[in-house]
Amino acid sequence: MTPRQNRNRDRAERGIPDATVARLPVYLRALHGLQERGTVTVSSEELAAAAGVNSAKLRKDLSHLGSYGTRGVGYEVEYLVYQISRELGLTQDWVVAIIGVGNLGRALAGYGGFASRGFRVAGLLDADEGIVGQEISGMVVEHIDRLEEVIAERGVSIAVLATPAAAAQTVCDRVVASGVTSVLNFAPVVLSVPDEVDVRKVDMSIELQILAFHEQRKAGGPLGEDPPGAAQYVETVEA
Amino acid sequence: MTPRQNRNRDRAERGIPDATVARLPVYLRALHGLQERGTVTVSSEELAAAAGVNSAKLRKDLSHLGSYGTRGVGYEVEYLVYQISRELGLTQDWVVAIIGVGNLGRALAGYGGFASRGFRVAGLLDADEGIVGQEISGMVVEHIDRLEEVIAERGVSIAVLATPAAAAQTVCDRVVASGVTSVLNFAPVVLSVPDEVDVRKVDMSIELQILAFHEQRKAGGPLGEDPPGAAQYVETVEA
DNA sequence: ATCTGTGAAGCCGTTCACAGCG
DNA sequence: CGCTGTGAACGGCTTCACAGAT
Repeated sequence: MTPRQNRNRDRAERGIPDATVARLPVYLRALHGLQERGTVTVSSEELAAAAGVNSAKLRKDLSHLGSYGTRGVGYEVEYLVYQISRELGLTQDWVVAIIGVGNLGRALAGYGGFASRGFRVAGLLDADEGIVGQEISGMVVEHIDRLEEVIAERGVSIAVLATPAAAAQTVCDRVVASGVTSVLNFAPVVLSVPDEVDVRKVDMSIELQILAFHEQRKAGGPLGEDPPGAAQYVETVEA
Repeated sequence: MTPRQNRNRDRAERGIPDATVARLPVYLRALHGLQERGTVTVSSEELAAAAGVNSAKLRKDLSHLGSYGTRGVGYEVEYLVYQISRELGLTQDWVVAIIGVGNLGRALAGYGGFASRGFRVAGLLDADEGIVGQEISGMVVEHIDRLEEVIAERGVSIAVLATPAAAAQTVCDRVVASGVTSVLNFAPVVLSVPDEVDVRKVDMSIELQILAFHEQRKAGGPLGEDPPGAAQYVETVEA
């Protein structure tokens, strides 16, 4: 009996740690790279290096999915791709709508990595009459008024928000009211949603600020200088 | 003696937890929102709600910066904005170069939240002759050949990579060789860099896959069906 | 009385080191 | 012998609950 015949019988009973789930897509990408180069089998050490983690973490992560490796040998690339894809739900199609078709929305609509792995963009919507009707990446931009119809008719299950900050919460409320329970938010706001809705945020400005913090520590070191403007907070104490 | 006069004397001696640093920009944004509405003082409960965290976490986070609140009252918005900004290094300017001016690079170049908080885009570079010379958001796109010059002459300290995946590592090597130690990577690859270089990654495809995982759990529940394609892994065992 | 600042406890994730299997 | 899978130790982050300040 080969390990394959165990299939998902001996898989962990629900509950893969969030930290692990967040890394599975990275492993998957590394595996696809190996696959393209024709690699058939890979050790935890090699795959971990390709994914930028250490091998103990990789093995622990994979152990949450099941026993898909062979001791003394490693993991079969194709098989592991399949197992991770299945665990992530990528063996089925996910229908995505992009709301907000400015520069960012356009970039997202044209992003190849989208369609390639089970994510199908089924709608581009915007509030701007000048943008509605334009063809972007082979799709015609529709008016935001049709949001609820589009979600219902096309079975959208993931909404990507690329609207201005001011519009994001309103649009979010509407997609949630239409039954969407997964939102990817590019607008620089904290969205409030019911518990059952998952929101993930992509925020370049936050990432830059985190980099600035570390950069400051490297460059400034024990400089200790007050930055310009600090004086205000000494002098205006009783103002 | 007011708390202000303590200034940074009693601040934590180096070492703010990473998890805290990652949230400071969120607090900062929430505070700016309050500031615009004219709020002078805010409690940990209110600010936490605006930032989407619980109040104990907020207070613990802020306690790593110093004692900037007033017991029985709360935090003074303007003062806290200043302290967090200073901690993050936003009271100084950071010079940014955007490398790769496709759809995404364009979106980034036009992003307002960039310039507004101490990040100055000092260069747009691309390898495509058709793009070089174009004016984007008031800047002329330069050829990637000039990368090293641009970094050195303009004092670039943060590189934003918006290139195709295949080019990212090469470009990264070049910016690192030019002395850049902070990289914000939008390309879907794991970059390898020396230890002293900080890399942060923004990857929509990964975020979507994480959403898909959770969405699958909600919808599929204890469905247990094998997805299409699964049969292959039973039938081809000895193939 | 109110709300901050913080020890202490608990939880989660990472790393170690080796048992177990091929 | 080689490499996976995993219990156990460790370290960091979150949460609790209350002492302390105004």
